[in-house]
Amino acid sequence: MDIVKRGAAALGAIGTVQKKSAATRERVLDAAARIFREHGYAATTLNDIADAAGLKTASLYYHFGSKEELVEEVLRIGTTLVLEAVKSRLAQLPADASFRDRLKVAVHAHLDTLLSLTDYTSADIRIIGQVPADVRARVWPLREEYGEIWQGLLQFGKQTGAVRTGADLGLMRMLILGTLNYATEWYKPGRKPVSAVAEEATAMILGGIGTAP
Amino acid sequence: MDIVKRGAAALGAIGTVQKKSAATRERVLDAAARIFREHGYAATTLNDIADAAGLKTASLYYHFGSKEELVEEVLRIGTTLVLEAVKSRLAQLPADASFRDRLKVAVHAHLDTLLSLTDYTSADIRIIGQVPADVRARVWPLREEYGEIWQGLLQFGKQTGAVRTGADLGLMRMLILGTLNYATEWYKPGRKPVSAVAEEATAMILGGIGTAP
DNA sequence: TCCATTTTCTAACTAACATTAGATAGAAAT
DNA sequence: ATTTCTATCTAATGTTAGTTAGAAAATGGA
Repeated sequence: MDIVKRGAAALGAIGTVQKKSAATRERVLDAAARIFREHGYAATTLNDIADAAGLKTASLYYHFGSKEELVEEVLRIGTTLVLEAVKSRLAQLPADASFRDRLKVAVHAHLDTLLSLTDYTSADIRIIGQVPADVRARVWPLREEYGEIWQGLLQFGKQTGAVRTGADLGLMRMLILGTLNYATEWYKPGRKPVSAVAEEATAMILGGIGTAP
Repeated sequence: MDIVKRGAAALGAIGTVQKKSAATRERVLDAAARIFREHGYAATTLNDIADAAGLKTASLYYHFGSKEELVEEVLRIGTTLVLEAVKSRLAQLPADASFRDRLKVAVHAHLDTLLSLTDYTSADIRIIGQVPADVRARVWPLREEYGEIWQGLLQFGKQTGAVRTGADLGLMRMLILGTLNYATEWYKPGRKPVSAVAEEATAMILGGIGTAP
């Protein structure tokens, strides 16, 4: 399985032997994630997706009830992938890991997922603002769950004195996630490795860009 | 003129007496900026815009040659407004102003423009990734011009020793602008003033969220 | 007030798009 | 080999969206 296109299969692989419909469904989701990510929801036609998946448009309806159902699934996979990545990387740290180490790991996991491992998460972040409102409402709880991981991390930082006082943690969280998420708009593979971006982002988040005043 | 909807008029006001077509054109652009910002380019129909501007759809063609021409104008106005705001606020500083003060002013001007003064700039930032490629290519030079202001600011910071060494200024710039720009996705007026967001963003950019290690 | 110009409207067009229904082909089970 | 089920296709539908052309209404100047 192609690591760059981790997505549907990573979440729901039945085993080595896969039903034909599951394989096709995965192909469709992969194509959808990529094209939604590039062109947005509204400008992506079902024919674009079908072509990329090697089907005719109407065949998509065997696997998904509607365009909305398809995009909702892409969004769920996208959020789930980054949530699992960050959570699992954090869980691998020793129990006495510092806030700085935890933040570093979370930033790396987030950006790895977003910028190199999968189209789903970047599709999620790029199009969530423009999918139909009912779709967005349905996937919102999952996104909030992901936000809670970061909120918990910042809370830990505050309790251990590693995060400066006086700041609104909610606002801080939004700024941090914004810093990371906007990378989907400008990052181009090839010029710099994701790890370099993650390093610089971590440094900026933790210590800013300035020298001591 | 409504300050919240600064846009076309702010850039091209002829004087107190305005031709009818200029007034209508402005109404159309204002409506377009708002709706493109909310719904994206592809999901916004010309009928949505016409309704909001108080015209019938086909009348838009008297003022703009196409949907593409209309969105291109919105993008230009959006970028121009934030560019002028940041540049003019920086120009008002004393010649010996510190890097910290300059950065603070630039962040405030950027976020003021983006989050409260006009729909155009936030429309620009939210939809630039999804407009037709030829439109994006045509407005790209103007966006680069805006980026150069920030690059110059960071260069100044580096030269004066106010920006830590060893970092790639281009990457730093993208992360900073990303932090600011993503606020269009999450900021909701009413909960917190823009100035509070700008203060926190400035603090994070300059000194990070951490306490001294 | 009249007339030329400007601005908007109506009517129509074409292509595109999401979706449906039934037919067909492929795959699996017996 | 046959039957049943699964998966995809073809053909069609209805709606919508961007656009065009000409008619009608509004505006402004003399």
